[in-house]
Amino acid sequence: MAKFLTNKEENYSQWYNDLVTKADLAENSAVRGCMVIKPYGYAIWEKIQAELDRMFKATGHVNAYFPLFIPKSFFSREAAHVEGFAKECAVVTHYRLKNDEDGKGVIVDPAAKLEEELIIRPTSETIIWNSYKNWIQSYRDLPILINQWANVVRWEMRTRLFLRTAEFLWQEGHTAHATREEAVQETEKMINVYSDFAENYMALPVIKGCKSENERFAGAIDTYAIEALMQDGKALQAGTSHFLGQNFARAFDVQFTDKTGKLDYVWATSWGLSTRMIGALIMAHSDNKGLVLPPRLAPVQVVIVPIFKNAGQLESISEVAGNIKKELEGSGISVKYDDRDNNTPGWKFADYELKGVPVRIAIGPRDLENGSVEIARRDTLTKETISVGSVLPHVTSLLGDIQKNIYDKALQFRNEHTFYVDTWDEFIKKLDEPGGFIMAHWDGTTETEEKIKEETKATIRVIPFDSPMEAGKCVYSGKPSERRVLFARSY
RNA sequence: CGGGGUGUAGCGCAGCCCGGUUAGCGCAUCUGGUUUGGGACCAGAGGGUCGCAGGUUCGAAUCCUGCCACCCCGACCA
Repeated sequence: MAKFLTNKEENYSQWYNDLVTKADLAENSAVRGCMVIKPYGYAIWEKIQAELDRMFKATGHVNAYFPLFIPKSFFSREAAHVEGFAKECAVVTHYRLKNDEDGKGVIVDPAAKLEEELIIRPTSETIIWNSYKNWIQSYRDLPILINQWANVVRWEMRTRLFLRTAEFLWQEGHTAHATREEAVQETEKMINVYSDFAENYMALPVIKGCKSENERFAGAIDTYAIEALMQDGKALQAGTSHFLGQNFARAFDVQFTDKTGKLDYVWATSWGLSTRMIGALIMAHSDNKGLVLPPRLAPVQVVIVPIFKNAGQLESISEVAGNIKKELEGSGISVKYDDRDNNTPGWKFADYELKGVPVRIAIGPRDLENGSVEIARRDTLTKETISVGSVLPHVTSLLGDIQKNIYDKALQFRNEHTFYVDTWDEFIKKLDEPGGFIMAHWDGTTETEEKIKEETKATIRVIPFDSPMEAGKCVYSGKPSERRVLFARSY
């Protein structure tokens, strides 16, 4: 397993620090568990945003923005929803401060108490459906296919950078439909968009499936999720798509007149994907030298490092490098030319490996003479020398190779860590060593699910869509089961 | 909120058990020079209320008491 995952190795803090830190301002508990996303980490998020946004628009969605504050009364309209989130909400009770009378700083002005508290959104279903009420009268107003890029706050007891922070960035889609079928279709469509994104952009193989009742989103009829396996054998929920039925329409009284003139409640879906994905990239692909970014999400795809002894040499190299940069950029490849003279080439090599830049080109005096460049790939750490003229076709195909290779590696890892078990003994053994995904029969009861969780900390991640029907016996209770489900310890 | 651990320079740490020079090391920073094909080297410099408050003592980073913060493990969860 990569060193960084142990969290204690000397390099860990150094390179992780390039991406993110715990909030520097965390002098007190108010911002405990929040993160500052540093420029390089944010650049990765911007790539994720750009690709997802493109995919959302291609499937007919538009962006909008709703308020951060949700009146408490909105929040409590849907019973299951409030129960699911109540324990982790930040609540605004006042709107003003004043100078403390003893002259030491400021205090909350008791006169500025809000009549109704405001909840800082942990998710936006309630405030959005409160708006939809006014937007929808007829079937002609449907469907509404809206996405929002936003921050949300969930007051977690324990946080972990990127994977679980008190405040995180995400996108949340909220759609409204005239029929159940259409809403179900939307739910499926979006989980497919997510798995497409995970596999083709993040190079992260995922299992698509349905959550058990126990793990379902608070207020949903059905929750679909994609689950990925991290290098430490734990599962990570990478995206969710919920079929909300008419629950929120009922809670907010959103009815429409259908073609036959009959009144009915609107059907809803919601779906989300967060900055946790950056954590997924780190946990799934990194090695001992640092981050390994899939080319399609790398802020810098190619870095050019000159090797020079004096200004004259640098000038000649810069000319060659400049041409290569222009040529690659002309083909839509992002290139950084690092001609700083305050670090040695060796230092730069190590630094860009730490940052996960997929391709590195080194040009030195030797290359000038031979009309060549040295080209290195991050995923395999191998190097070769090619002619200047062949850089563009070479790099183009190399980026494709790397993207595929990172995915294949992750897939192979997952295959080697997926176990079909039929006995409780085996279940426990495989879960502990080596850990990973366990495909096992389950009797379908919440009771069994919870007992398994209690005894092993493993939960049902999903009931995979492609898990075939096959008669079997529950691995825990021995009662009959009709298909295998995916168990794992998770983040 | 329970169990464990840690607070010493921007970062990482040693020193504490057994109190006693001017609190030290690595990285980073700054200056000058030599370097540059895998994290360069030499010389010099700057940077500290030793988490906070009290106590013991001639003397406290070190011992005692209280408090605070952070980390790890649980309960909670995307």
